[in-house]
Formats: sequence, structure tokens, C-alpha cells
Amino acid sequence: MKTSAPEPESGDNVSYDFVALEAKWSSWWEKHQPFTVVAGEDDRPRKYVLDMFPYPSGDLHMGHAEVYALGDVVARYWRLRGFQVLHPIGWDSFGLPAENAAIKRGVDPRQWTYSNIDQQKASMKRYAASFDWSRVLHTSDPEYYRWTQWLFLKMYEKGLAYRKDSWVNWDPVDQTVLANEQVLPDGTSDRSGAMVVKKKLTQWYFAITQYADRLLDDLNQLEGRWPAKVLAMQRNWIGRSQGAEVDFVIEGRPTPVTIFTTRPDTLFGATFMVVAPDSDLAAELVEDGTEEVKASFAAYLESTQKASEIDRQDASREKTGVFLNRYGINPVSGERLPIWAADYVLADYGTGAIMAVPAHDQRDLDFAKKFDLPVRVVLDTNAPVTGAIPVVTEEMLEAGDLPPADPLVTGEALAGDGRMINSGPLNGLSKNNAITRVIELLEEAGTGRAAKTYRLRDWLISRQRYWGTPIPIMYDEQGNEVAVPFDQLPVTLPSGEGLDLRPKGSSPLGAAKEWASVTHEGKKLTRDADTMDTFVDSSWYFLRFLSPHDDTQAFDVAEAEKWAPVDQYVGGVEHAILHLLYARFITKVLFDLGYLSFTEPFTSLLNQGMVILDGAKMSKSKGNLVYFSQELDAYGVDAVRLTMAFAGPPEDDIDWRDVSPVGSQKFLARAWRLSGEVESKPGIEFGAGDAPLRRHTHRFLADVPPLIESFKFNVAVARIMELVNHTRKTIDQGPGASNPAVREATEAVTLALSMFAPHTAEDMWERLGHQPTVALQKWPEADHSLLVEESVTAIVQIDGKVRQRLEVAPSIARDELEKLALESEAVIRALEGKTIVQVVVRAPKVVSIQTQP
RNA sequence: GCCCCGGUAGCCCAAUCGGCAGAGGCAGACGACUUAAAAUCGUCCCAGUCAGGGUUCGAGUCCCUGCCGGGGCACCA
Repeated sequence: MKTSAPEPESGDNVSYDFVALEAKWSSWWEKHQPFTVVAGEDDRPRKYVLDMFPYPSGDLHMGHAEVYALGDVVARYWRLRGFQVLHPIGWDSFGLPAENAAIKRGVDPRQWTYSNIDQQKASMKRYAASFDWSRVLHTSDPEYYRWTQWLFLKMYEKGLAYRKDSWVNWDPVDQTVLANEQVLPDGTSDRSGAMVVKKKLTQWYFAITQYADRLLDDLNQLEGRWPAKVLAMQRNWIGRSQGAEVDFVIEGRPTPVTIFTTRPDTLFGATFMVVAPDSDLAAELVEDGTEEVKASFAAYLESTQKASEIDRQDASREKTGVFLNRYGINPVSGERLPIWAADYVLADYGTGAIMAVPAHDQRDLDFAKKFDLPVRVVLDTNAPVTGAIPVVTEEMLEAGDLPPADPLVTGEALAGDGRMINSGPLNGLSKNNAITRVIELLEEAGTGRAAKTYRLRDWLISRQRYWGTPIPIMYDEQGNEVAVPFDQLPVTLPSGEGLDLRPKGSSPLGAAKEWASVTHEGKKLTRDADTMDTFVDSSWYFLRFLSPHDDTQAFDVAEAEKWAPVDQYVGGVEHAILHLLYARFITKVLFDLGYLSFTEPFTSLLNQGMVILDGAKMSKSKGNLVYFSQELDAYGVDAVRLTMAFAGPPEDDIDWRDVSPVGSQKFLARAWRLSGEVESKPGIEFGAGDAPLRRHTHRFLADVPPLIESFKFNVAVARIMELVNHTRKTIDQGPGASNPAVREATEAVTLALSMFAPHTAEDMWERLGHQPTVALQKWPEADHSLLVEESVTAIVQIDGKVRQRLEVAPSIARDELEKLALESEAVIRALEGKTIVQVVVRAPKVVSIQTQP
């Protein structure tokens, strides 16, 4: 046995000093860098654990404290389980706040950004997250954004990055365009809070809609591994609708207009058509019209564009529109349908034109009533739908059998199923049969087809701001696009010094004349002055971590093969749509380009909740902030981390008022004290130790791993507390501190605590006489022979009431337990005067007896 | 309006397959130690699981309805 181990100090005269522990162990980790992963021939299994990287705005806050505590539990857990764990960290360091701060203070955004990063980095180290500090990246480093530009050009080559002229979301405060995803449901910007307006601009897009089906369908493979909530949100967002496209011939127009509908069964009920006022089609349809029509359309278009988004989205708002004095022909009935323009039809959904079926669509009905347009019921929703295809005969109709309610009278469009009427060849069919049939008819005639459409729009990535990745495109004098050759990347940002960064609706980069004009192959070209949405930067950063210093490629394909996809991703639910959807999209693109062998970037996702105070989100304006560094000063890093894990299920919000970092601190002190009281030497045989404590320890060793793997960190911490309590009792009231079981239990506590309270655990490990670091120890296998209980308590219920408890062997046979139960005194007494009707035996736990009086 | 998640002790939360409602913590009470207090150690208190119905020998757990809370989507054809 080693004699170099320090004598355990007496627990009585040494107190738990978290300040000293933090100082001691943080410098040990800084010196030894135990979490650096080096490429080599380590053939242990691997885990890639990734926490969403922070935006460098000020210091870390309590939200960060939670993510990085929980992510670290998972990373440290897999290390204890013998895995090589890649756990990197970086900064998402491009973005508007840096630029706005720079404008306010008149400094270069770099200065603000990198000094914030330094501050956060120091806080992160203090927080003792087990990151591989050799892999730090910042998306605003030219070494990084060079490869963001590479990604753009790869997408450009594939036709997935393209420019189009379209109505876009314009933020009048930040003076930039926004993606649809950045506009909140109330029509305001998610960043500035300003009411977003529509503007027609030529912008760059990523063709994410081409991947809509895959983005939707592949969610199935994440079922059970991602929170159901996030899967639902993504499905909702992609919003696939199944239906049909139908071509309507337009009088006086050479080509037909195609509409999208989810209800092709109601085609015979179409009584007019509507086009979006801001669509090209609407403009074209009035082009040759009378001055009167043109004028009324122009006035209407103007008024709709003045309507704010919040008004426009109000479904209860009265319908508005103008008649365009044009007509379309219903392809199945030949009926002549007037064409209107109305803003309840959206230009960028479906085809921007609809057939209106007022009898069966509430919006169309509202419109028809307002403008006195005809309403024709084509689906009798009173008619029963049975398995057999019902047939409605002319006689039945004439006899007035099951007359449909009149939507014009009730004001309610008829939803639901029934039998088709007034629909020629569809009459008598149920809704679904009619859909199938009418699509067949349309396809035969060549005037329509099955189709699907999406709520998802292409991803607008241009931003008229300075602090972002420059778009690597140049234009000749005719405005033609010229891609910057790959070997000329990166297109670096010019210095912000002397540039007017104030938002003015066009890119500040355009004003950097020297930077913007280039000579390329003898031609004078101008650079695109826009920068990319920062979500492009973060859509692939998890790959860059695999080879962060490689200056020959975006990421090392062989390393990606080894480590990716990310096994465990940890972050806030606020990124449930945006970031995760984009990262999934880019992963699929890189798969298609042959760089990756997988199509989903994040195998498992953990969303932690928010840290709130008094039931409300913390905010500066509410004055209910809890400051990260103050909490660490007051309670210590380990107590704060432990509190985060113990507060409740990770996905729930933590109300800082409801939790007790003081309690965590006391518990850590209590656990730490054990390590000083253990009187046996390291390496001692545990076999002869106190049996109840040993059983508890091995139960613990068996129970904790599945708890961590199912993210029940709070329960795992409770288990540690129980074992600490039992050990305390064994020392004070049992066989005492020299019993080997006390050491075994305390070591198990130390290993488990290393996931939650690394400083305390390192110190305990050392006080137990071991060499650092506890973080790289192996979690002991539970000895299952110790887990077998000698006896269990079986209960005997009579008519649902517990009447007897029996100590029985766990392996007791069904019949024997029944016999034992029926023969026990309390049961015999309880059964007096009653007749047994039924006895259910579930050995070894329950005997349930039913009686009759 | 549609969809999803949740309601267990004063508070935060546990409870494999449906099988004794309580693991852990906070707060509270009491005791030991102390001149006293803090710290520490120990003991104790507290709900029948939002409401109503159903299935079952047995329901916190499964099913239905409703109430309350949280979240997502919403003039998306």
C-alpha cells in the first residue's frame, strides 16, 4: 500500500472553504488541461457533447450558468463511463449588438466583441466547465468566416444560393432586412422590437424550401431523442399542406393561372377567384384594364401596404378587395368566375392565387357576403358518411332530403365530411373520395395535379449591416454576378475605423470604396456590400470544432467521420426553430455535396428551461436581475452548478426564488466533510464492509447512470444526498469511520459529485488519498450480487384496503405467497363473514382479495 | 380557432410494467452540543395526487369531459 497518501485530516477542525478550493483546482486544471482531445490512436468509444455557443454580449448570465452546468454534467458523465469526450466551446461573435454598441461608443465592433469574449472566457473558466480550450473558435475570425464564405459559394454552385427581387421584411430601426423567422407573430422584429414593414428588394436567399420534405420527414428519426415540443414546432413551421394545383384559363390571357387548394373536392363550388394584390399576377391582370380599374387597384394596393402586419394578420378584420374586371374559367364546369384582388390571399404562399369556395371556406364566405358574390354548397355535411360510397339521387335532392344548412343564412362555412352535391361526376362521393376522384379527372384532362405546398419560405440571408460575413460575390457593370474564386477567400471585412456604421438602409460596406471596387481578370467589379445573416455562421460551427485550426478546408472529413454527428446537443428552446432548422438544412446540403455521411447534425437534444425570478423572466427593465458573478461570489461555483442541476427537471424553468444555493452549499460541505473523516486507507478491500451501506452504494452505482442518461439530474443529486446521509449515519451511529464501506460510499459520492461540483469532488478525491484527477476516473460497476434484497414487503389488500404486510423472499412463488396471505391472522380476521370472490397475486409484491359480504 | 406540454405537502420536486402516495431539498417546530449564538448533528410536522366520470382486483399513472397554467401555430387557401 502507498504510504505517500496524506493522512486524512480530522473533519472537526477543517471547514469547507469554497474560495480556496476554487483557487486551488482551477489552477490545477489550467496547468494540466485534462479535457483537451488530441487526434491520435485512442480507440475508446467517442461522444461529442456540445453546448450552444454564446453570443458575446456583456458577461455570462444565469441562463448561461444553467446550460453550461447541465451540458457539463453530460460531458463529465461520459468521461466517467470511459468515453473520449469532445466538449468544445466558441463564440457566435458576429451580429448587430456589437455594431450598435460600436456606433454608440464610436469604436470598432471588433473591440467591443473581443473584449466581451475575453470576459466571458474568464467567467467560463471560473465556472469550471470541462471544455477543450484548444479548440476555441469565433465566427468573426477571418479564419472562420473564410469557410462560411466557402459554404456560401458551394451552395451558389449548386444553385441553392440565389438572388431574387421580392417583398421582404424590413426593420426600420435596425435598418436591415430580416428573415421570416426573425419576425415575431405580432409583426415586430425579434431584435429591435420595431414594427416590421414590407419593402421590395433584391436579396440573397438560400433555397431551404427545396429541402422542406426532407426537413419534415427526417424529424421522424429524431422522435424520442429531441423534445416532442421542438419536433412539433419544426413540423408546424415547415407546414406542409397536401392538395392540388388547378389551372384556370383566364379570358384574354394566353396562359392559364394555377391555383393551389387543399380542397379540390369543392372545385364545383368555386364562385370567384382571388389573387394577392402585391403579386405580379395582380399587376399584370389590371395592366390592360380601364383607367377606373387601374385606379381602384392602385389605391387598394397602397392601402394594403400601409396596413401593419398585426392588422393584416387579424383574422376577424373585415374583408377588403377590388374587382379586377377579369374572368377565369372553371376547368371542370366551364363556369365563368370573376377575379378579385384581396389581401387575405398572400403572394408568397402557394401560387398567390386561389379559387374561392364560399360555401366551404370561412374566409371566402366572409368575402362573398361583403361583396355579394354567389355561394353554392357542394358538400352536404348533414349526410351520413358510411363505409359504402353514398349516392345522392336527384330524387333525394328534389325531395329535400337532409338539406344542408345555408351558409349565407348562418354565416358559417360548412366544414366536415358528407356527400358531394351539385358537383357533376363527384355527386354522392364522400369528401376524401371526391378529392381522389377530382385529381384523377384533372390529371386526365391535363388541367391539374396533386400538389403540396409549405409554410416554410426560402431563407433570406442578406443583411445591410457591417458586422457579419461578407457575401463573396462581385458584380460587373451590367450587374452580373461573379463569384469570388475559392482561392481568394476570405473576403475580409475592411476596418470599421472611419466607416460610417450608422444604419441608413444600405450596407456600410458600400461606403468603403477601396474595399468595394476590385479588378478581376481585367474587369472592374464591385463587391456585394451586404453581409450574411449570423445564423449562417452558426449553421455549421459544430463541424468546425472538429478541426478548428485547419487552413486547408472547412472541416476535416475524416474527423467528422469519427466524431459527428453531435451525440448530445444542449441549449435553450428559443432556438427550437431558427438555428436548429438551419443547421439541419446545411447538414443535408453538405451530405448531398458528399462531405458528410449523415443527414441530421444533432442526434439527441436537451432543452433547458429559463432561469426566472419571482415567476417572471429576468430583465434589466423589470429590475429583477440575478447576476452570475454575484451568485458565484456568494455561494461558490459548485453550489450554483449543483443548484442548477437539482432545481428540477432540466426543461422546466428555474425560479431562483424557489431554490436554495445556500442549501446546495451546505450539502457540499457535508459531503466534503466525509472525505476528511474516512479512516481507512485508499485501496482497501471493501468486501468486509458494513453490508447495508455497501448495498446502498451499489444500488447507487447502478441507479445513477440511467438517471443521467435520461436527464433526471435532480433525481441523481437526490440519490447522492441519500448516500451522504447514510454514510453520515454509518460513521456517527454505526460501525464508524474506519469501516471499509464508508470509504467505498464516500468514493462513490465523490465520483458522482464530480459531474456537478468539480472543485469539491477533486478536493474530496485528494483528501481520500488519491491522485488527481477525479474527472478521469472510471465509474465502478455495481456488484449485482449485493443488490439482491433478502426480503421484500408484500402487501395484502382486501377490497382495496391494505390489511397485512408480509416479509417474504423476493423469489417467492405465486402459490406460496397466496397461501401465506390467506393464512395470516389479520387476513383471516378481516375475511370473517365474507366470501372470497377473487384473489389476484402478483408475487412478490401484492395479494389482492375481493369479497362479497 | 387548431396543436402540444403540465397541475402530487406551505414551496421546489420524486414515485420502473397500473401495485403501501414520499426519495431528496427549502421553509417550519423541537432536541443535542454551546456561557450564548452561528455552524453541526438528530427528531418531527405536513398532501390522498386540479374537478367529475370511466376501465380495472387495484389508478398519481390508462381513457373521456371540464377547469387552471405554460408554450407553439394561425386570413397559409
